[in-house]
Amino acid sequence: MNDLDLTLRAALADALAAIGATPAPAPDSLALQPTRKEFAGAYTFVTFPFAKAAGKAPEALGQALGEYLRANCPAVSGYNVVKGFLNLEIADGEWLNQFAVLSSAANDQQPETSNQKPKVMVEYSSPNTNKPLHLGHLRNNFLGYSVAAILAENGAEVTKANLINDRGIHICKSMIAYQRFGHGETPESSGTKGDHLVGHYYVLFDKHYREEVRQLQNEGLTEEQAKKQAPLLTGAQEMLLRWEQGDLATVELWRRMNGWVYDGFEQTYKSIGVDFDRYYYESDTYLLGKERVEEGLAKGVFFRKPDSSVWVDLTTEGLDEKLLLRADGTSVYITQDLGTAELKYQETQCEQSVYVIGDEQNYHMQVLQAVLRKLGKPYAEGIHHLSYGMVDLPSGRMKSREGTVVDADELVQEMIDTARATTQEMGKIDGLTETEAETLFRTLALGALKFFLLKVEPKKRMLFNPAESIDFQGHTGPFVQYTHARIRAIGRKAAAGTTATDASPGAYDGALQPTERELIHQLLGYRTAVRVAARELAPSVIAQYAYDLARTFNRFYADVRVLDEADASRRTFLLTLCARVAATLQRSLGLLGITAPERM
RNA sequence: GGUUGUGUAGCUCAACUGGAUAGAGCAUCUGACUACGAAUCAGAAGGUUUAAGGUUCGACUCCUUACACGACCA
Repeated sequence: MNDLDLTLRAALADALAAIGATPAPAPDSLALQPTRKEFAGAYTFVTFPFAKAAGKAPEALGQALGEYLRANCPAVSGYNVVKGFLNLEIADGEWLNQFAVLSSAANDQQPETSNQKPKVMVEYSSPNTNKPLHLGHLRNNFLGYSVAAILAENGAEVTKANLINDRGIHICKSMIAYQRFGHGETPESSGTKGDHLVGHYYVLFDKHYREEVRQLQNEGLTEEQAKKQAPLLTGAQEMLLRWEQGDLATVELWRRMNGWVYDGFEQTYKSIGVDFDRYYYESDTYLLGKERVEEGLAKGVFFRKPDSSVWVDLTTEGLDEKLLLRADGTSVYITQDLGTAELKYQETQCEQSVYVIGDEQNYHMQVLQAVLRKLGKPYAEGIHHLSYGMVDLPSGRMKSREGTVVDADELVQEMIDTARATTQEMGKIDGLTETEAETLFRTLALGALKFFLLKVEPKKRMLFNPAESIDFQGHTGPFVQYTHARIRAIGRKAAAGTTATDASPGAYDGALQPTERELIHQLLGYRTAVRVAARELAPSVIAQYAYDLARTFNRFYADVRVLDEADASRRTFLLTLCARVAATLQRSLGLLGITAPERM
């Protein structure tokens, strides 16, 4: 929503009232849409819904409204009516006014919201400590980082959180495999990144475990028996028990291996440009969950079965009965999540809490919210599950068993190599130092990768085609980055030239080219795009916005020669327009976690 | 079996939440660098929006019922 929208809607409301529509609609209830490009005009008002109230046929109503607006609303310079569609043309002077407002410093900063910033927590990444990050995690990380940035841009105070799943049987599997086969090697001694090293032992566990199972089956056990009795597995289970009892040696090994993993994760996070304000560890929070269960029992919203396990009945919510605590008193997943939710709220008072988690957890998240409601938690309503679909490969789903998992570190490195090759082939790194060039390759690689993963609506399952993801042309991150770099080049040339004849900004009052109107129109839409993206938790909205803006600019670029412009005031206007587009592209890309290079 | 998500050009995705002749990119073909940067631009071709009904001035969008694929819950 911007001033021009408001002006037009207010004028339309007046017009409808003047015509005698009953009841007279409020300006808020009137919707404007962009005019299709085959018709003249910028904004279209659909008259069908108001025909009855106005007592006119849609087309006649359009005519009457158009006539009224042209007479009474200076912003409207002309109109045309096609069936029930009223297309409004905006005066060039009005576009220039709007652009002047947009360019003023006041508009540059935060949105309309005031001193009372809503507090939002965005939890994302949330890895297990038994394996390195892969392609699926990248979608999660990029979504989380981007949504956090978008919410902040929309006026929220955002805390980025990472909940690390650092306990449980899976860690013990890596640990026992390391004890058996590790010979005391470390990331340093092996030259392996910590998360990869630990992941390696998780794979080793699985390999030897299956070997043991087969052995036992050969000795006459059934498959089921063998799977339960294999020494590696029972060893891991015993280890988990020792861990829970606080056995020193076990805890020490656990600390040590998790430390390696965290170092590895930090490297990856740094490499892909994501970060966090807070870390939560399930080893810290799982006990807190049990307190919530006690609370629920005391309030009478949970119940205990004869075997002393604790349940909640969610059948009135359309869900099932759900186990909250096992008969032996140990916690299940949801128990920990109850504890974590409480802790988050206590620490930050966040009224909104976004969980970036894959769509296989949809049911789980519904249950979590329903249970928190039962407990009467004030933050229950503020829980939003940003649910995203899996990333598939052309060969199908990623399967660790089949070795088709795309490792995050490797993928990023491949993208960088491709960026290097492509850029060098095009001969584009002339003036750059070695380190500048390397920075650029990373910028482009991540730009391509992030844009590729973020341009798709989150809830949709998506296909990762390696060949397309490293494409730098068309509907891609580098396309937008290139457009930005191109504009900056104009700025540099203009600055290098003489400034003596330059007019003051805002002096131009002549006619505009169609692409110039379009650019201003799109620039005016930035806030709306951010608001929609924030509401829908959808970075894809921003990706689409940035791409559209870049595309319009490139059309403008092809038919308006900025630096050849003789008229000083028009030249200044065009330069300001270019600068504004560049700034908006940069800002939009920033919301996606993408850097806009000065040259490429 | 129950709940739920998805289904749009050969492929990957859009469609401002019910609006006009469903739009982009890739791939295919045709043009534009002695030019502010060709990682660009202009154009051609490509569609029964899975299917069948319904709601209304108007449906990719909403409602039924199928079908396909996925996820979760016994």
